[in-house]
Amino acid sequence: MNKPVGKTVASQKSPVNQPKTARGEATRKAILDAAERVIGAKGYSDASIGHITSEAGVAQGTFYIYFKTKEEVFSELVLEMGRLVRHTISDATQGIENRLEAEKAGLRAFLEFVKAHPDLYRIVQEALFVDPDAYREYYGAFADGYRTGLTEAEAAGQISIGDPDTRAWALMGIARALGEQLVVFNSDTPISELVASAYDLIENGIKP
Amino acid sequence: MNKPVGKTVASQKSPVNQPKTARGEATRKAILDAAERVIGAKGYSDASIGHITSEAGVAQGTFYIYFKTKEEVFSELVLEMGRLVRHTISDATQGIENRLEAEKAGLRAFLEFVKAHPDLYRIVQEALFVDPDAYREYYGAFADGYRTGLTEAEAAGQISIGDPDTRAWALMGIARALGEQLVVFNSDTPISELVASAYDLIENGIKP
DNA sequence: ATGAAACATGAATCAGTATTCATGTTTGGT
DNA sequence: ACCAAACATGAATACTGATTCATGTTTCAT
Repeated sequence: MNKPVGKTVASQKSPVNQPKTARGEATRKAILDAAERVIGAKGYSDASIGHITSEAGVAQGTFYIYFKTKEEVFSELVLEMGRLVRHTISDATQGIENRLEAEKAGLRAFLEFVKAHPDLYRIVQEALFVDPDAYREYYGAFADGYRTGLTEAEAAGQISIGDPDTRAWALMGIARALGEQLVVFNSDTPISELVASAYDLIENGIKP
Repeated sequence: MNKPVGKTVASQKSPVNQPKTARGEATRKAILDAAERVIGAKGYSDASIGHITSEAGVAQGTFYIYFKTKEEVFSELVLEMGRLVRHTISDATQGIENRLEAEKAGLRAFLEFVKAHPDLYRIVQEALFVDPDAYREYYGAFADGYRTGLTEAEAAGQISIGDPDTRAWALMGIARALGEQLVVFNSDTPISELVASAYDLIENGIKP
C-alpha cells in the first residue's frame, strides 16, 4: 500500500538519494530551498555548493548525500517550477467554463506566480544553458497546454479558426514577455492592467 | 577630420584596446568571430579563452591585447547582435508606408535573421546571466522600437486604440517565442507561415 | 632604413570550487 | 537498550581555466 510510484516525468536520470527518515527529508528540503534562493540570486555558476550548504545550515559533504551533482539540484528546481506553475494555473482556472475567460485567469495566475517567485523564473531561463532538455520539456509542456486549450475552444466555437500551434506559441510568448517585464525589468504596472491590455489584444487584435 | 567619434551606446565601460594597425584590426575581428562561434555553441562558461583563441588561430595571451576580460567579448557580442538586428529590420521595412505591413515585414526579417544566426540568439539569452545590463538594454531598445511604431500607427489611425506599452511587450514576446521555436525547438515550419498565422492573430485576435 | 610603438607568444601563476572520503553521530525498528 | 542503517561532518583532493608577464617579432611614420 502506498507504493512510492515512479515519477512520470521524463528526464529521470538518477533514481537515487531518496531520504529514508524524517530528518533526511527535512535536510534535503533545506538544501533544495537554499539552492533555489542562492542559484536564483547569484546564477548557476556563481552559486557554489559551499554557498548553498551554508545557506541551508549543513556541511558541504551533506549536499552529496542527496544530490549527485550540482547540475542535479538545478534540474530538480526546474522540474519543481514546472509542477508548481502548472498546479497554480490549473487551480486558478478550475471551473471556468468559457475557454477565453479561463486563459485570461491563467495568465493572471501565471503573472502572479512569477512575481512571487522571481528566482524560479530566472532558474527556468538559465536552464536553456545548464540543462537544455529540462528547458525544452518545460516549455514544451507549457505549449501543449495552450494548444490543447485552443483546440478545444476552437471546437466549441468559442474562438475563431486558426493554427493552434502558432497561436499557442504566440500566447506563451506574450505570457513570458509580460512575466519578464515584471521580474527582469521591475515594472510596477499592476498585473490586472497587463492582463486586461494583453487580452484586449488577444481577443480583438489591433486592426482599427 | 574623421575623429573616431565615441560610440553613443550606453554600457561603454572600457574605452580601451582599439587596434591601431590593419593587422590588429584583423586579429581583433578574428577573435570576436571565434568568440561568437565558440560561445554560441558551447555557452559562456564552457567556452574557454583557450578554445576561442585556438579557433581564432592566435595565442592565448593575444586575447588580452584586445579584450580586458572574457566578459568583455561577451558584452561586445551582445551589442553587435543588437546593432545587426536593428539594421536588418530597419532595412527590411524601408519604404513600407502601412505600419502594420511594416511590422509584418519586420517580424519576417527578424525570424530570418534568427534562423541564420542561432548562435547570436543564444548569446543574447545568456546575457541575462552574464551581463544583465546588456540584456536589459537590448530588449529595452527593442521594446522602444515597437512602442514608437505602435504609437505612430495609432496616431495615423492604422490600428485601434490600446496601451502601446503592453502591446509592445506582447508583440515582442510573440516575435521571441517564434524565434525560439526556430532556434531552440528546431521547428521546420516555414517562416512565412509563422508570420502569416501570427499576424492573423495580431490583427484580428481570436474572438469568433 | 630604422627605431619606437604595436602586436604576438605561450608558459607560469593563481584562485576558486566541485567532489570525495575517512570519521563520527543520530535514528528507528526490534 | 541496542545496533545496523542513515545521516552528518569538514578537511583533503583534483582539476579547470582566467589572467599575467617576460620575451620576441612586425609594422609604419619619419
